[in-house]
Amino acid sequence: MARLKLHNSLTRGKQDFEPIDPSHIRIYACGPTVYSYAHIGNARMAVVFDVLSNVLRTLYPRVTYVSNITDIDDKIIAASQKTGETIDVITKKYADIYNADMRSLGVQAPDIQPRATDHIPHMIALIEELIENNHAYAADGHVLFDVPSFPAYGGLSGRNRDEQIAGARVEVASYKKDPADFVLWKPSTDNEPRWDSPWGFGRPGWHIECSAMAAEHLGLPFDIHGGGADLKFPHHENEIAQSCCAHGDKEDLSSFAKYWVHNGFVTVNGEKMSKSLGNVTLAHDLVKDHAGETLRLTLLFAHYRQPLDWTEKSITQSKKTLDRLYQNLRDVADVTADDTAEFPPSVMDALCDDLNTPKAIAALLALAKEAVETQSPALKAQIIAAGNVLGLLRQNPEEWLGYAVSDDSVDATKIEYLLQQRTEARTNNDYARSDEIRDELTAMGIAIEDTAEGTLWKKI
RNA sequence: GGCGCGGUGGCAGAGAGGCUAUGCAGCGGAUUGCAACUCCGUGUACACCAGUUCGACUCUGGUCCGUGCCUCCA
Repeated sequence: MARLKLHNSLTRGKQDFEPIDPSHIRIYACGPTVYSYAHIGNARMAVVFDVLSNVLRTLYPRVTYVSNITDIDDKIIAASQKTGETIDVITKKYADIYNADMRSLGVQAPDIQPRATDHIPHMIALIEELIENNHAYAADGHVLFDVPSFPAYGGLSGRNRDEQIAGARVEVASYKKDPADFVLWKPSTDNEPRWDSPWGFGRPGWHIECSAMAAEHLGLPFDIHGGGADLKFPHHENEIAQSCCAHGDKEDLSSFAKYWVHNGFVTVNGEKMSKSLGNVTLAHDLVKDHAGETLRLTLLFAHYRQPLDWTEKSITQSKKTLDRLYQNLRDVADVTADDTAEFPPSVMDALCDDLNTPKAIAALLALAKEAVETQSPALKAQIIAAGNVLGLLRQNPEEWLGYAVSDDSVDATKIEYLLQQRTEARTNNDYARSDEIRDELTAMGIAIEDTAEGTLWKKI
């Protein structure tokens, strides 16, 4: 069986994946902060880690994939103040929309989807531990992580402290002992969300929730920690600092998570898509206009660490590629899949090579072509199995291609009538009439195919 | 300023020290009344300049260009 290799941000290289416990793989990916709709960049992360967890599941007997919802954050508070909706309403609304949109993209729900606000006691306990270990200090109702107490700080993002402080746009609050210190806990006013704590009523800082939830649901150290590339600094760097200083080895950054996997950005016109730039394309809008599977393939068409430029053209191409695959599947409709066939090695090799989805898709296309040529039961099963891991080809080919229409968006009776008229015209060599009918059908959004067994129609 | 990533055929996008993915589009052909569907065939592409090598698109150094991070960000 192929050996999984992953690019580990911690070591900046591709390396063999050596599980901490081969009988149980544990993976955590930073999920969304729910104050607005997810954009396609957020979706990329969800799709990438969905595929990664699928790959792990085919390789190992047990996998626990945790991806959180952050439902306490200053941006949520700001959204609440702006819209007048309560925090609970906002976070529930956008968490539900996020999950629904991701489901449309074929993303399976993570095994565990913890919410930050369900883990305040865990965070407080973690902070207390850091204070006890002299890695954090309370000041002015805040608790701050003492960065100089952790000399290994900066190892993930590869920056040393002296360099980054010079010229960095760090606002140094008066209560900070060191400019790089970051907030673990901060005071809340009466109209902000607040929890009682040893340091007064307040709320957690941005990074502590992931440290607390990962430890709670996976235990330390765990195998893989993931997220978008922009989380590397400061979010993941700070998670490592908190977790290593509280529970792990202060010399060993991998004592929190062994492998760090970061997906690249989705860009628009070559520029990063981000909420702050305002050039976002929302997953929620895209799923209205395109099949989720098409969007998913578009995201998988580039290697996960490469930037991906989001264009209508790329969506069209994915759609056509899926059409081809479904067409191939339709061409082996009469073949009974041989479910004892092994997972296709060419696809697995590609996926095991640092999740090379473009290569895996190419391998899948080759398999599909071969399956049609050979009408092989084993190949058919392999296509379906590969599709499943990629989260593709889960639909009925007839329906995908429009040969079977389950809704009443077309008038089948009328189409059949017109086709009958056309067949008659053709029999009489009345091709003018025949073409006229075809034009009429085209105008109705119906394409026709003349085959030896008669004329087929499909919705386009 | 510091750290990082990338420049591959018309487009998208893998890959690799010599065996030149894949998809889409284009072109030619088969099939068709004409189409559509399908099938077959078809493209000396690796930013630039040096170097290493028998041989580099792939390694090394430099140049140019693009882009990302440096406490809002997937």
